[in-house]
Amino acid sequence: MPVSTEHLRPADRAVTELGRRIGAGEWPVGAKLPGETSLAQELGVGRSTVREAVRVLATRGLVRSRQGAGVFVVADSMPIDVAASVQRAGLAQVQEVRRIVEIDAAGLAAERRTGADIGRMRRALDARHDAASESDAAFVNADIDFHVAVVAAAHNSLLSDLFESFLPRLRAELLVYTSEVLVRPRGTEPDVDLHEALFDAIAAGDRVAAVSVAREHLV
Amino acid sequence: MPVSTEHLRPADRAVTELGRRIGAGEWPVGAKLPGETSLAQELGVGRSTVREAVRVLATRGLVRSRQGAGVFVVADSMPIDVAASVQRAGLAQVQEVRRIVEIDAAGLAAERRTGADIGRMRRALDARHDAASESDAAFVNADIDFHVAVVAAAHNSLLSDLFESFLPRLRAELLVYTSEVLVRPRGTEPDVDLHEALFDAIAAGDRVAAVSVAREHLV
DNA sequence: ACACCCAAACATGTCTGAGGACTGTAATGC
DNA sequence: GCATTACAGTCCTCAGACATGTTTGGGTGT
Repeated sequence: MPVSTEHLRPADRAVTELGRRIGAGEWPVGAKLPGETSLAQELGVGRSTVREAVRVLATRGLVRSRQGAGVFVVADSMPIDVAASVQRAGLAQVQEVRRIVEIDAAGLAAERRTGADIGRMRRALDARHDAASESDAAFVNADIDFHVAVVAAAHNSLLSDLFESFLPRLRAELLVYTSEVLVRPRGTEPDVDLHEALFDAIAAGDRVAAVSVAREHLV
Repeated sequence: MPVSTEHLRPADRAVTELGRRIGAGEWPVGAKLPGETSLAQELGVGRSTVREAVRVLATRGLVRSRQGAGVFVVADSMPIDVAASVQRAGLAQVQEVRRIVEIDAAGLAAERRTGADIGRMRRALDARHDAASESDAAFVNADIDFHVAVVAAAHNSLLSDLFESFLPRLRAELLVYTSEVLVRPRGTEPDVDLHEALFDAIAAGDRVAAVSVAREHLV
């Protein structure tokens, strides 16, 4: 069953609809799409909206537009772009997946961490402590460095890449949270106990404790 | 010497220029770009041209625009390509991540599944049963359809996209396993009990049971 | 003094109309 | 027959107006 597109804005609807039709073979590779005005009427949106949709599809590599000639299909499908999905997804969804990834990563890290991993996490925690007196952006970066180190200690490159694909969104979110919700005063270091507990559990190789702390941490 | 942008059209110039400034740190991650009208005047182009440029950057994952609020920088460089990472990663790593995703997805599905989700999963299971007498490829596809339906019932589009980005790899692996390791005779339907148990747990809304069955299933 | 409400200001989203720039094709002139 | 020209089709850009969503700050009631 296709995903409902009723609630999407016209531009996103147009992107979805055109992408679907191209994938369905309505316009095979090499074919020319109808003109902007025709598409606008057909999709029930304005011409500028069609233009934005076509530009998105061109950026994704599905079509190519040539001024004066038309818009031509150059591919009928594209691999799922997880990075784009991260952008598109709601904040709650990103948080949820991040939580899933990081909790399990903490458990794996407790089983697989090497001496080098422990050293990297320790240094990241120390840097986080030093960054407490810095700006919120610097502190958030130091905090993220630690979490990246934890996931890296799970020794699963796919898991690490997944986590790092969340980082842009995560960084923006954490920055807003730290500066606007938490209103962190300079010199303070939020959640230091939880971070130390997570480090201790992983360093000790205690999988159950690591998962437990991570689960508590990420609520 | 930087590439000349004199000959580019306004829209492409705007994309290049905005991307360059973001990469140069003029607007750090998390910052809000000036309004569309300001940018239009600053770049010497029309507002709709700025809009198309912003949409390209949003598609590339550099910015994210929120209606009424503004356009915000979410990354200062192109994000990681997860699809390539899936290809690059070892089979064990892909399996491990898939297991993490699907176990938690089963738990969420038990909490959030709608009547439509239950119907889709039921139909997928029936189709899996019917496909038992078909070729291994058809059976594997039917099996995957059920698992996709389970993840979809978690109602997290990012989670679904992640899972589906594993599918090409997963399909190839399952095919080899079914035909060469299991050597499934025509008409037999492996793991039917586990699949039914997973369906029952999710349909009943029993999160604990769903997670438990999924964990047992995916070893 | 505090919390709440709400209206105005602002920002992005969309539609429409107009004209410019480029392409491909048909008509024209030689 | 060939080169040139004219023209219609299409994308590209700009401008203005209105719609929709967010943020902010002042007023109000407690």
